Amino acid sequence: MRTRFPPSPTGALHLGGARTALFNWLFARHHGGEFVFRLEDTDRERSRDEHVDSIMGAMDWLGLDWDQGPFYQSQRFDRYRQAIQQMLDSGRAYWCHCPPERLDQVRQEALAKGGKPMYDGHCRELGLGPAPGAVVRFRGPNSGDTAWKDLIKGPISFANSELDDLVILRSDGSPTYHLAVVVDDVDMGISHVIRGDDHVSNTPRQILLYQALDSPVPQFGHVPMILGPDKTKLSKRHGATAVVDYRELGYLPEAMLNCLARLGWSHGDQEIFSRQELVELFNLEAVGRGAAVFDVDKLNHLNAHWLQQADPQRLADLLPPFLAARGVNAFDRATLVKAIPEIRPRTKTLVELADWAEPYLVEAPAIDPKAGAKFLVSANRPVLERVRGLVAELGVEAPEAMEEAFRQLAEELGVKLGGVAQPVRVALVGRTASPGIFEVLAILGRERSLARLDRALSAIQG
RNA sequence: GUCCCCAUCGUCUAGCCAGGUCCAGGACACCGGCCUUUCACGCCGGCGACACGGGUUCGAAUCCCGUUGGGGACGCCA
Repeated sequence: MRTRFPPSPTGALHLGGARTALFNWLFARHHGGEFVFRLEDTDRERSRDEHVDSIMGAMDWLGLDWDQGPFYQSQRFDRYRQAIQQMLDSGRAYWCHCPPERLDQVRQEALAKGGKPMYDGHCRELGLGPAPGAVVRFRGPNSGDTAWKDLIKGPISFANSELDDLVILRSDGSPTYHLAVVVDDVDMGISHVIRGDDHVSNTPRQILLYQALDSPVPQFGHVPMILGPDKTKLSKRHGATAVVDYRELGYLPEAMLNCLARLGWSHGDQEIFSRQELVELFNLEAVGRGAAVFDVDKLNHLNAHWLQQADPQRLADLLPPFLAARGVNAFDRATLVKAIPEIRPRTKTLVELADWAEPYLVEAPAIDPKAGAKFLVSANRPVLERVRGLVAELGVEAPEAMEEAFRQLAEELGVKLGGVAQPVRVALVGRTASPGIFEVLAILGRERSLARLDRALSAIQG
């Protein structure tokens, strides 16, 4: 049992492609089979090396490792030509000399007559040979049906009369997609072809090609498309559509995987799946047949969940680029690791985590103007002075004692606990929102806490 | 235009294949409350769907037909 993922390197790995890759990977891993990675770069015009790197980078980020490959179709042209020759010899293919203009005309006429714009088989029985500008076409049956039992959609059938004779060798001597995929899937022993919905109508023609090559036909499973919020095919105008975009937006690969898996596949009411659970539970039968709209809110929720599960050390490893984007380049890693468990319940992405971490990592955090104007005022001098004294006296290692002292202070000053905590909070981190005030003190430590309290005090004076 | 596919809350979906236990369950989002030193987290509650029309049946979200809507394909792109 062997699956494959064959993107064409003409752009970054999209969410749809990533999900297709994931399903193939999961299916192979679940059944203990193999997963093949191949690059369909027969279109030399649009294929680029940078896209190959980008796609492989995205696969790596998601942890979708392959057992064989990467294979490049551009390196297998000889094999394709051999297959085409085989079909020419057996009469399953023929040379066609029709110029593009005639093809256009034929299609126009067919369309006008209310039919499909198909090739009319003009050269089919002419017994032509190679010539400049000539192509090779597959000689398809013009009666009967081609059907298969789709692993996801069930029985599907096409009338062969709906299929025209497709080009398998271009006039420039390169093979076309249809021919290359089939030859590759045969040579690489692919048993299950799991791909996007948009390939359904390609399937009957490819099945015919397998038969013409006297090769076993694999099983097919067509997964529905991923749509944008407006229910049209997901594309750039919907915003971030590339997997790497989400890495930069601060999402964790395990969240992306979880999200992609649940987009079209389900296991009862379960929403949270680890990579391992996915491998154990994945099955094609539970993949839905309808298209699905991608919802960032759901990704946010999943990411928030996995962010809480992640090892703080690992998060600290992932954070530098996000901190650098905020201008924080040098900082004490130990402080960051200490802060992460406290700040992360308040965040959903690494971008937000970096935002919440910043006040603990810089020498003097910026004071939010509104917060400063409200809490760093002369009326709060006594509170800050008293708290400074408490921190100096008690340190930050005894939160119980500190809390008791805070409560006594609040009672003495006739305010609620918040009346004490808020000014201190703004003095310490420059914002009105933070983890519990005693946790903040613990993260900063005695000396830095005192320094910030002093700084706030002198700011009030000035 | 022709062919193919699809259709449950705003979104992802369970249920459908083996009709009744579904005046349809879960999750996200949204709204309200609780918790609370702030902000979150968490907990509780609320809002909210079987596209429409026929048929089969004692009984249909589940089976059949049609309609409508959506998507895809129709290339010397993949």
